Amino acid sequence: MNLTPAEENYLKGIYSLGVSRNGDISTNELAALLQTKPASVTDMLKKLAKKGMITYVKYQGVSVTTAGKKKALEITRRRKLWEVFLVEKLRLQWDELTELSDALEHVSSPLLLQRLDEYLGYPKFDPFGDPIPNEHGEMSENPRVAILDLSVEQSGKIIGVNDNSSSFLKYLDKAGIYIGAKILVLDKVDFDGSMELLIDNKRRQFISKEVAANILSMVY
Amino acid sequence: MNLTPAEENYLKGIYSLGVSRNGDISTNELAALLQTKPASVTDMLKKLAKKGMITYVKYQGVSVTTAGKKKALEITRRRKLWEVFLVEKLRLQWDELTELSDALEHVSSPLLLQRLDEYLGYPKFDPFGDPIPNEHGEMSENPRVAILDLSVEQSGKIIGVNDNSSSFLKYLDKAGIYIGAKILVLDKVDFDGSMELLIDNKRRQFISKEVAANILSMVY
DNA sequence: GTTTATTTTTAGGTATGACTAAAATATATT
DNA sequence: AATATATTTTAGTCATACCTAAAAATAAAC
Ligand SMILES: [Mn+2]
Ligand SMILES: [Mn+2]
Ligand SMILES: [Mn+2]
Ligand SMILES: [Mn+2]
Repeated sequence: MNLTPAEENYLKGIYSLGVSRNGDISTNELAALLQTKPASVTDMLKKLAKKGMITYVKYQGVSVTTAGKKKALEITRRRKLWEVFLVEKLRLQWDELTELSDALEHVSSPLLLQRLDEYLGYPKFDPFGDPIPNEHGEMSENPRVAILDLSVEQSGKIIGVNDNSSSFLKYLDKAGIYIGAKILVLDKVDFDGSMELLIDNKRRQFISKEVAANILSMVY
Repeated sequence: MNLTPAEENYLKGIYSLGVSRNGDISTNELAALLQTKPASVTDMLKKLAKKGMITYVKYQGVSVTTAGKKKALEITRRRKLWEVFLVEKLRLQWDELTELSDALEHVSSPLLLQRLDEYLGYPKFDPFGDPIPNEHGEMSENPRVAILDLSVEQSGKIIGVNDNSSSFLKYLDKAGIYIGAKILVLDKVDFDGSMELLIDNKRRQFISKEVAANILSMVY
C-alpha cells in the first residue's frame, strides 16, 4: 500500500512515539508532535487504519501494525541516508538538516536508495548517532556514549549533546567542538574530572567534567 | 513569491515551450506536455498570472514574465544539479532520471543548492549536454555535436542520441556505447564515412556513418 | 459571410489535508 | 454516584489541484 507524504509523516510520528512506550499513542500527543490539530489527526488515523498501517479504535489510541512498522522503518531509512549525505558529503550542519530531510525522506525509489546507501559506504548510524535500519528494517546497537566516559587514548566522533542551551552551544563553537568532529582523549584529570582532547588531529582543548558529561560521541 | 510544486511544474513547462518559439503558448500544448486537461491548465494559468509569473490574456495564450523566467531558470538549475548528482555520483542512467528529478527539483534550499553545486565541481552542463543556469540564470553555450563531426584524435563524452528507437538503443548497448561514455576518434574512413572509436580508453568499436550521425557528444 | 470545427473557458464536482466549533466520550474530583 | 474537566470525534468549511461536461470564443471551411 502506497502512502502520501502527509500519511508518511503521521505514520513516522506514531511509530516514533511508540518505540519508547508500552501503551498506545493518544490523539493529542500526535497533534502536538506534528504541529497540527487533534481533529486533523483523527481524520488521518482513519485513513491509515483503512490502509492497514495502524490499529485504531475510537477513543482508545493508536499503534502501528506489522506492515506499518515496516513502512515506518523504510521512511526512517530514507531520511537517515539523506541526512548522512547532507552531513558527510555536503557538509551541512546539524540544525540545517531537519527541514531538508523532512522533504527528502519522501523521495522513494528503491534504486536511488540502494545507490545512495552504496555511495555512502553502507552507514550504520545517522549524523546524530542513531542507527539506520537496513533494507530489512534491522538496526545495529547504538554505541552513543558521553565523552566523559571515554578513557585516555580512546577516540570517537562527536554525534550530539545533552544540553541545547545557546550558551553551551556557543561555548562548543568557541572550543572548536562540532557535530562530526573526530576526537581523541589525551588526558583525564582525576582530581576534577576534566579532560584534554585532540580535535580533528590538530587542536588541543581542555574541557571541564560538566562539559564532558554533555557531549555525546560514537566510539570507533 | 513562492510557488507550490504544481505551480513550479507548470511554470517550467511554459518556459521550456517558450524558449524555442516566438509567439505565445497555447492551453492545449501545455496540457499535452504536462499530461493534464486543458481545464486544469486554465485554472493554473490564473494562479500563475496572479503571482506575476506569466502574462496571460484569456484565449490569447501565455508567456513568462521577467520574474517568471528567473524562477523557471532557478527550478531548472535545481533539477539539473540533481541530475548531475544522480548520474555522476550515484551512477544512475539516462532513463532513470526523469521521475527522480521531477521530485527533487522542488527541494529548494539556497544553502543545499550552493553546497551541491560546489560538491559537483560547479558543472556547466547536465548529463544530456544541456547547459545548467548559474545562480544568476546565466548559461554557457551548448557544445553538443554529432560524433560524425568529430575529427580523428578528438575526444568527447556521449551525451545523447537523435534516434530513440529501441532498435537503435539496443544496438548502442551491444556496441558498448552509453550516456556518459568517454570516446576518442581513432579513425575516419573517407569512402563510407564510418568511424573507429575508443570507448572508455579500452574498447575499440567500428560504427557506420548513419550511427555516428545519431550520437551526440560534448567535446572536451 | 455563414456554417462547422477546434480551442479555450466556465461551471460544478471530487479527493486530500488542513481548520474551527460543537457534540460525544472518557477521565477526575468531590 | 453525580458533576466537572479533559480528550477525542464529528460536522461543516476552506484551499489546492485535479476532473467532466457544457458554454463561449476563436479559427477553418465552404
Ligand atoms: Mn516529511
Ligand atoms: Mn516536478
Ligand atoms: Mn472552479
Ligand atoms: Mn469531515
